[in-house]
Amino acid sequence: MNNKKIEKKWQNFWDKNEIFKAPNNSKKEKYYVLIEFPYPSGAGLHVGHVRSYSALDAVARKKRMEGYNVLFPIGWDAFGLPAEEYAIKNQIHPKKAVAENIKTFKKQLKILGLSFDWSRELSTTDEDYYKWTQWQFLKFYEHGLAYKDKKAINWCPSCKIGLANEEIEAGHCERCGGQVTQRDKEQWMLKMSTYAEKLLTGLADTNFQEKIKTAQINWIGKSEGAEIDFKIDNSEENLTVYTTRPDTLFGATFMVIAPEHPIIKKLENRIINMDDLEKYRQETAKKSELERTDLNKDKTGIKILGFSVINPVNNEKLPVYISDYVMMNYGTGAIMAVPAHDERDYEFAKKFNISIIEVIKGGNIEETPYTGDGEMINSDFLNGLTNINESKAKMIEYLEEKRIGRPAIKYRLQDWVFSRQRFWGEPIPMIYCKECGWVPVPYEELPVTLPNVTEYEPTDTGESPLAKIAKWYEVSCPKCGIKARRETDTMPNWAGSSWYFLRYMDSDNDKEFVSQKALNYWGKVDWYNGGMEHATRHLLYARFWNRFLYDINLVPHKEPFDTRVSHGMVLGENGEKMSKSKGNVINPNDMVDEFGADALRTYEMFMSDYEKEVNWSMNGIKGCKRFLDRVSKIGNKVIKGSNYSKSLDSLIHCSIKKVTHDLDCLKYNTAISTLMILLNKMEELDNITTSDYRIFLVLLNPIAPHITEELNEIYKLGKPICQSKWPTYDETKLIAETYNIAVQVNGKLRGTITINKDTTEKEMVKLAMKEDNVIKHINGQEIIKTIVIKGKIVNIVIKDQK
RNA sequence: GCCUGAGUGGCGGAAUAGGUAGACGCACAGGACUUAAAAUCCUGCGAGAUUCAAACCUCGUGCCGGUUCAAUUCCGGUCUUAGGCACCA
Repeated sequence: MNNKKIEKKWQNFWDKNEIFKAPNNSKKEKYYVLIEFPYPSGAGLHVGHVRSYSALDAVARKKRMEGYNVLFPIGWDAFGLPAEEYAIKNQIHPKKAVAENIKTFKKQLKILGLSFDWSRELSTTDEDYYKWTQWQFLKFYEHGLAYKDKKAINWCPSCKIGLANEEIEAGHCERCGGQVTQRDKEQWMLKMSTYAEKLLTGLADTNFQEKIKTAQINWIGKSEGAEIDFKIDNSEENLTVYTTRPDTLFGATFMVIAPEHPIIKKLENRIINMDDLEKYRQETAKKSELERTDLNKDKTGIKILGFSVINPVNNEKLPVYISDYVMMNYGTGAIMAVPAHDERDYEFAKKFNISIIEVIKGGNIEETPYTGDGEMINSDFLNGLTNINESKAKMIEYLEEKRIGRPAIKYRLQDWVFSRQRFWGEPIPMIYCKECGWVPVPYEELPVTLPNVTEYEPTDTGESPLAKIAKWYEVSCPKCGIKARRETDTMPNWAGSSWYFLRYMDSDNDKEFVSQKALNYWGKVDWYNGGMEHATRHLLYARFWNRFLYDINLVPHKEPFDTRVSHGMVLGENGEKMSKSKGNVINPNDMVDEFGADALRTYEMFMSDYEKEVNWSMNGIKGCKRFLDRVSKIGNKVIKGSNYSKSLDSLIHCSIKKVTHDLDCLKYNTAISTLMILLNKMEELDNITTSDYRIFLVLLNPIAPHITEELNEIYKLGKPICQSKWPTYDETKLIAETYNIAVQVNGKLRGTITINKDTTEKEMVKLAMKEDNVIKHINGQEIIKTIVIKGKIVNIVIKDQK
């Protein structure tokens, strides 16, 4: 039988016997394995998908054999811009395009023999799915965490869409790579910033990889310092600054506020150069994020003529400037500038000829700012202190006592911009009424579905295409009944993926988003795999979403995911990212056709360290095919036998231990090499027993499930492997009867000796001394000591060293 | 600039409670089978010195130094590289 037939046969067997179905009412212990559900693009499945899916499939299969009730679900993250763009280009409804793509993807996944529980399949674009996404949005609204606000947001002019901070990479749109600009827009926002501390401390409850944790910690960006109030001269108004170095307050010689700071409007009639300030503000707004944050550009700014502020510790009058190096969206949008000890302030002070006061000894402030530690000077009650923590604490104590300042903690993490001006997303279930303001769509009226239209083009006005469909947006107010208007923005594509792992637990439920019973049984995701690019996007959003649900008692765990691993990318053979234009795309279908699904899976597990980026190699997959062919070939050496062959016994026990361990910590490459070693040994023998062969096939099964089942059946080795138990090993058999150890003289290898299981240390040394080469190197010199490491080496130390 | 990782043959990569560096696979070379090729099988394969050949010897895990009987593994320094953050106050 050829590969294709064998694969099809076993895929049907698994299906028919519902081997991978995970019942919700099982008495078994649960295990939840999750892959990031794919976006069903028109390009079809990528060999990169195959890598991570095969890996977690192996975990799922092994866990099942170990007796767990394993949930390994699959679905589709099908909202989003590419589907919409495809629809515009080809003039078909995104719904239709998505359905077609899903069909293709599904077919591709099926031929790989992945052990998904297809009965739980879902798509974020299904009405009975996004009904609950909308339902949860209303929960956010109900608890005051969703609000609409007009503010400057990131805007991608080429995608014609507002972006969340997480969707920007160094000033460029994450999707299209175009430069992001600022635009004042009314947007729905989710108050993620209030969850900064919870998201930070929650990381301790997870087993994420260090690099993922670090990425999130950096993104949340916690800093500790103080807020200090500066009085505005001849006014009751204050300007509050945030600083991490309150102890340098005596060195403050000016203040800088963001060009957008509201105090400017407030004191408009006192300001003489309002026109100049307004002009500067407009120029700043026009700048792209990239230009504004360019570190190399010269400092610019304008002095405000009309008011100044008073340094609360010494009553000095300080000038106030506006400059784009101060951001409105961080801290208080105002800083106290201490040019002697801050590079940016120093540069600004030099340019605008502002005085510089040294308050920390140690540098030469005539030449450069000094940012190191040192003794406090020119600072009244802080003088003489050398410990930063001490001087900070003393200053904060002083500020609090005088009620002009307080300790403060700031986070870089901002609220989540949640509106998108596009057609293909979940409609935000809100209605605007002139009398009642924003009114949520009543729960019983969900879902708010997308209309059937023919135009999905985005508009330049920054409105969603839905804003053109009066029939859809004209509704009556649920509260007072007068004519009102539906929100025409839709949710970002991150919405549906923020909770899909919960829906999998109970995907057919039409009464609740997921039942408490299912939540309590399945609990956290035990093992979650996805791309590194989601470390500060999807993974952060999903944690935030889940934590909110936890806080309102809808889910039982603070953190949704336990272990998170990320796979490395699979590049083309030339080391470049696979792309049609470069002609280096490897299509998984072609690989299955040519080598079979098992060989493809084996190669992708064997190709490299799982987390590392790796180049595709056609020779590599050939090698794995060769390996599987050899596995089939040794079948004709099988003789009946209920024990392992004597010469394989110890190696088999070692292999069980090693493969079990390696599959538990994603070391697939070494698991496979262990099996290759075992196979090489089996090939040397004239006969192998049915037990030898069976154990080999069982160990290989999670990686190459079809061929192993087939061989198991052909040689009548036992019941189907998928219905069998994972093997255990005997600790006492790990050491072979006889084995080799190394002999060293002064730590250098000089020979090996063969010993057996119960050779004593004394005998080992004796044997070692008999070796010709060892005798030669001892050369009659005095032996100081001998070191014996059990099972590894004998080292003879002689005096000879210089 | 700050925070994480990672540097081992021609290539992908093994081996870290310190203990035979290069497992396993690929590529390559030689041989067997074949009219021939493919496939398959066997042998070799870090660098260098020596030798008819081998044993044996020296060097070798980014670089410099340290601890140790013994260091890819531990410590100090340094370089390169990938990723995250960044006029963040």
